[in-house]
Amino acid sequence: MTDIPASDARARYERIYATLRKRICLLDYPPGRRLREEDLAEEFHTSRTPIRRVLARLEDEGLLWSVHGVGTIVTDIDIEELSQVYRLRIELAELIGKLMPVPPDQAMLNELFEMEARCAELASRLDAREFARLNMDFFQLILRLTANEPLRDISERLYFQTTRIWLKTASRFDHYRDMLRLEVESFQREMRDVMLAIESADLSAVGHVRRAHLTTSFSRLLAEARSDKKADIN
Amino acid sequence: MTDIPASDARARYERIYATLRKRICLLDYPPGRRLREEDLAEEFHTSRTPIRRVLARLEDEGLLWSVHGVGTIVTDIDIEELSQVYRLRIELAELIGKLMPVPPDQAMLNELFEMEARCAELASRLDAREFARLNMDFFQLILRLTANEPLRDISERLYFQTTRIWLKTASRFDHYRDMLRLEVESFQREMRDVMLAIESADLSAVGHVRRAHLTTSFSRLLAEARSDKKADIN
DNA sequence: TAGGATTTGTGCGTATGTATT
DNA sequence: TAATACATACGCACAAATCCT
Repeated sequence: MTDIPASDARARYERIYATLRKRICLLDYPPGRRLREEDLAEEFHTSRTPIRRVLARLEDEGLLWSVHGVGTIVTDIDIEELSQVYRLRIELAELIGKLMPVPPDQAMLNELFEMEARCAELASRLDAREFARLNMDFFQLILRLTANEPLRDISERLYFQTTRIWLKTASRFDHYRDMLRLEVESFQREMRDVMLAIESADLSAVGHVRRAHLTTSFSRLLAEARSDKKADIN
Repeated sequence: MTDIPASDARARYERIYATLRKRICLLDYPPGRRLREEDLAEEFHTSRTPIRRVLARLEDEGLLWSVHGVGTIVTDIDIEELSQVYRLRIELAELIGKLMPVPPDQAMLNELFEMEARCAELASRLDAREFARLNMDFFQLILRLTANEPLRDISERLYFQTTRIWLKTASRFDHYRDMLRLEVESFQREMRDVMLAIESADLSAVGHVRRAHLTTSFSRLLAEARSDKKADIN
């Protein structure tokens, strides 16, 4: 998403930032996990100082929470709170096709075909983590359909604030493989619909498609989470 | 905008951040101005370390730009670039009335009346800086009309990315008092229309009003900036 | 309740990069 | 081209806060 960094320091900063963000969103660092600055400094062969800058940004974005004397903790996520983020993401999804749409080039179409293949393979293998990765890659590709950079930045930020909830919810279920199958199939339909919209050169249709899928995907998640909470009481 | 900070350190961080952001947006620190970490550390009675965290955030938000060996520089703003931000702000303005609208309480209405009075006073006195302050206060009040916190955060962020352009453009003109008068009058109409919409208890109408005003205000700015550029050539 | 262990926050000296003469 | 001035980036030592025994 970023341009070529002006310096090595900035490149490293972006690299560490992207790495940690991905770990948080793939639940390698689950909610509540404590990160130690010194451990990270050692892993990335640097001192605490550059690490602290990355952690500060992740904290500003709501993925971490630093407490003096305690540690830096991966924030928890509550689906009722995140419904606000979803409401916003649903509106922004439509804007991606409306504000400065960029016709996809051949390279992008090729990537889409590859992703569709990965998705088909997933449908038979059913790997939650791999699904989360594919979903992330697909989202970042969709972002390239608009040249409106602030829209891209904000959409990305909101995506990374919400995407963990799916893996977290799914992992709590006994029948999570059924949930996953449902989700992969829904995602497969979304990819197909998006590709059809792109082929018809109608980028605003891409927005409508994604809006619809995001809406149904979220209400499905909400229903699951609520039935889960109900089950907790029993 | 933030809740009560959990610690003194965080409170100070937020305070310095808000202070510097305001200075940048009121052009106390004009584009190109170099900020020295050590000067700021002295002013806020601390060391460079907490200052550096604030500067890093302002850099992430696009208001500053740190270059190793050179300094931390207030970014310049280009109206053509910022048109993308405006396009997005126009859409978000409408969402504020749609996503989780909050009926204003009496305290809010009182603040609105006060602002209207300030605006009337401005119309006769014509003070660009004071206008910018009032505009900022009004915007932050409008944000309270939605309970959707991510929408508030993002709207605020985009506001602070664009608001400087007006003062900067106006200050370049000989006839800036004419521009200012026009702008204050337009703002006065916006406030009146917003209050009418609020009184009729229709918050989505507030969104439409603000969308319309933002659109016209931006095209007026664009026209002025372009005629300015043209004048440069002559 | 007190004290030790642990972890983030702060302060500052040094390294590194840039611009200017 | 080299040297000098100067600002940010980095690393480390210490202060402050929290938790657990």
